[in-house]
Amino acid sequence: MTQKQTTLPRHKTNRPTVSDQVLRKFTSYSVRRTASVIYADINRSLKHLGLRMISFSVLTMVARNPHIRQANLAEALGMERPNLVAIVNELQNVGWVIRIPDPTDRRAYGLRITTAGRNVLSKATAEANAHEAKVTQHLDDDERQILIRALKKIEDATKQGG
Amino acid sequence: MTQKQTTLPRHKTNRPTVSDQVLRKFTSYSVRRTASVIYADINRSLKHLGLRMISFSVLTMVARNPHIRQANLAEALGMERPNLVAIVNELQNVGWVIRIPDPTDRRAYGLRITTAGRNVLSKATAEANAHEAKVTQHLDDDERQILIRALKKIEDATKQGG
DNA sequence: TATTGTTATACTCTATAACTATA
DNA sequence: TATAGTTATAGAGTATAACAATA
Repeated sequence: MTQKQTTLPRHKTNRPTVSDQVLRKFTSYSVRRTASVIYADINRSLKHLGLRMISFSVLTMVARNPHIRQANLAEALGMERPNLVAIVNELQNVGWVIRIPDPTDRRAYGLRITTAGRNVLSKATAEANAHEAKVTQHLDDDERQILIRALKKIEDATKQGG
Repeated sequence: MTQKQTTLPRHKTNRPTVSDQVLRKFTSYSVRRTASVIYADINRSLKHLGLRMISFSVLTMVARNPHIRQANLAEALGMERPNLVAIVNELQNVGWVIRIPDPTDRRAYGLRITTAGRNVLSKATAEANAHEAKVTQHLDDDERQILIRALKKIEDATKQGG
């Protein structure tokens, strides 16, 4: 290699590289670091469709569970009921989801995806699959499986251990 | 087993269980779900010491890298410089970290941990280790290793693929 | 001209209390 | 008395622009 270093600005070569390796051993730290970058990235990938990860999740769940109630949906997604309202409003306003009054309980609504909703969901799912392939490109099948299962185990252990 | 179901309130048995299994296949979703519960939990574990995960991370990094600059520290922790200011202020106000003017650069400060800082850090590290043991209690050593490495690979792939 | 630390600011995400209408 | 959906609100966390002092 020719000595490329001399072409770098002095302040770049002078800045020491600091590693967070010690903190990476803590699952809480590692998971959080990864979550923050991957979350920003999936949101960028979905933005052109008018979706974020959370609204994509809601749309997916509604498509798979016709007439699901908001309270039930919020619980499944691990979020608080009040925070779901704005997201469902958003999806309803663009015509991808509708609130259908529950005939047996006048307090409740059943959520349903519309044809237009299925349309964007199809595109969004393709986008999410491509994103998944990109971010896990350096993992083999074993690693992917273990990762997903380990995350679930950690979540469950964290919840029960309170 | 005797039929315990009849003792449960009717609204509990009537509420259907909705699964997010389809979404769990997306790393972005799984990582995020786990991050949110584990992050809240580690913060609860550290609260009695007057620390959060972020301030614990800062304290750990300062202890391991005496005279580190804030810009360098922020970069290592994957956060923006302005957001580090309040945290360092916090740690300095309670006397766990001090800002020492850099003799060679009057714009900069070198961060150093104090004796009191080392004291809480020691307790906090024990707390973090106990927390780690708790949340990963159902993982074997292979799973733990693969998890941490996979998360780093994903983070790197996400960053570069931008 | 670029960098360090800083201020101000805004936007997202998350959590809680409390309301209404029903059950 | 409890639940479904909602409103309002407050607290974290995160990101960007811009400033003064200095390199």
